[in-house]
Amino acid sequence: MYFFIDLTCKVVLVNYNKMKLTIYNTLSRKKEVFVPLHAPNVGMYVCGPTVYGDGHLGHARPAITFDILFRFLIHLGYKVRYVRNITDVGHLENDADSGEDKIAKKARLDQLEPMEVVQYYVNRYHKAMEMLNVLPPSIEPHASGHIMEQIEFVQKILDNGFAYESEGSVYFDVEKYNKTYNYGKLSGRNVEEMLESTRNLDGQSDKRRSVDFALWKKASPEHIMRWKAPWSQGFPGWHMECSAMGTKYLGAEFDIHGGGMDLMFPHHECEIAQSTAALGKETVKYWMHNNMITINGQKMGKSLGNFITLEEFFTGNHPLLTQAFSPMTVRFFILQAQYRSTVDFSSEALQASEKGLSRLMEGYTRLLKLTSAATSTEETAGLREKCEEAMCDDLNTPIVISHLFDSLKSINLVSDGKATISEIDLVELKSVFKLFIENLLGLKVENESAGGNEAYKKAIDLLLNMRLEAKQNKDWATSDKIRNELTALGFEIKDTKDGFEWKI
RNA sequence: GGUACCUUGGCCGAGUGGCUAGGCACCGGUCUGCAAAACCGAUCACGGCGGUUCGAAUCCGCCAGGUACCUCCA
Repeated sequence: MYFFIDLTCKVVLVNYNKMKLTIYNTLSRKKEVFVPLHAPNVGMYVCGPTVYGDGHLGHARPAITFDILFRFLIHLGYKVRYVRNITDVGHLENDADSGEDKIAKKARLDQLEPMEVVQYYVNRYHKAMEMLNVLPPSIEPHASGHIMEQIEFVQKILDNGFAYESEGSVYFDVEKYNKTYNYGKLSGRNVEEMLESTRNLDGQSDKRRSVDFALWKKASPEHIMRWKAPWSQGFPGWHMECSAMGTKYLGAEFDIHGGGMDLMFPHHECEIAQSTAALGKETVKYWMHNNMITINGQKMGKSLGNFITLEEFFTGNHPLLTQAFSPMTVRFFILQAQYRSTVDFSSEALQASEKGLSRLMEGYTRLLKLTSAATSTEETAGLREKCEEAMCDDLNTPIVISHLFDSLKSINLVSDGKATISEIDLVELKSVFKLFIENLLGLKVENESAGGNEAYKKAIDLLLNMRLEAKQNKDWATSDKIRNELTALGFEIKDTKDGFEWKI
């Protein structure tokens, strides 16, 4: 047990001894105790978006999941370098040689410069992340800004004999690599079987085998995003950016690599192969993958066309949405499930989250106003430990939330005068709620009447004051008329002991 | 076809051998001129069949259903 002084100059008790973070490592398919390579420093790399379209609910999942991990690692006292990349080159429409770069295609369709497309969607992505209260990473490197590093990385793989050049392109030799190392260890794939089933090459490709993947591709004449390399004017393969940028900023070996489950193969598998082939050793210690968000039981994805963008959530402008949902509701919705489970989206589920979140935040606000008594009649001790234990168990945020809801009952009882709480318990409870709700889960009270101006608010107050007078005169007809009309306009009127409250 | 995973109450979603998470909805109550909101309380469960065990939602087997990856997808 230790004491320390927190930012608000209060003495806080923390039991560091019990805190042992365990995380599920996709490599071992087990939960493992997290031991950093170079404590107190922790290196973490997460695959960010390919910026050729608006972010959707699926993009929010890894961003929020690894935001929680980022926040928790900092809370545990680590010095974290969090790298989340922006893919703005090399991500092709498909694996065929004719596959068009996603950014370039969007630029062609919209008649824009590719970097104009990139900037536009990066800005929008940042805006959405900020609304979701996702902390910015320490470094956000662009693939297009690290072409030199990627060329050098390809050269290393060539020098080590695990790649070959063909018609100006460079491909990774999976079969050769697999003789020394294990291609498929992350996704559980068997190279022999893959070779068996794909041996019939059509002869159109420069690749020797279909399992081989591009490290560098020669640009076709119409391909506008191109750079000069020893092999050709071209561009790097999709998987190359993460190997090059990850090791550049976090070193040849680093702690955590995260991303969506759908990236496990081929993206992360290829990344492991590239880094191992170039550096001769495993780069990443813990691989973490968040599960998908589904819609009617099916994965929400661009290729399926069943995705809902974050902006559509925030505005409610989508046929499947019955209303707008605030960024915090979306965040809370995602945190109500453990990150390795699928979450099925529905308007009903979002509505449930919205109400639950609202109750939690109102309870938190109520807690801050509570006054203490001589003794506690409610048992509130142990909340910090229980929540920390849940976080340490592979970031089990739904359990953290359930503990907070349990304590909410005590808070409400005290607030109603049906129970009492001592000063020391109250200080602790406030501290724990602040820590978990604000700092770790990253939930914040949203400004309810954003955009409203003073005159408008005063007009509503005026109407409700007239209603109050009518009520005092027992003129129920008038008072109900005002209330009903305002309710019909979308206002929520609450009568309180001394007057009223309202919100939209 | 190959590989992996999943199936919990009206809905969402935790839980890896015994002590019925939690949220939302519904129901009952408190409060209120009546409501709303808020608060309190109660009910409802582990896909099917078999096995291991004193005891299984939890372990094993079979069956049924579903999803993901094997092209690009967070």
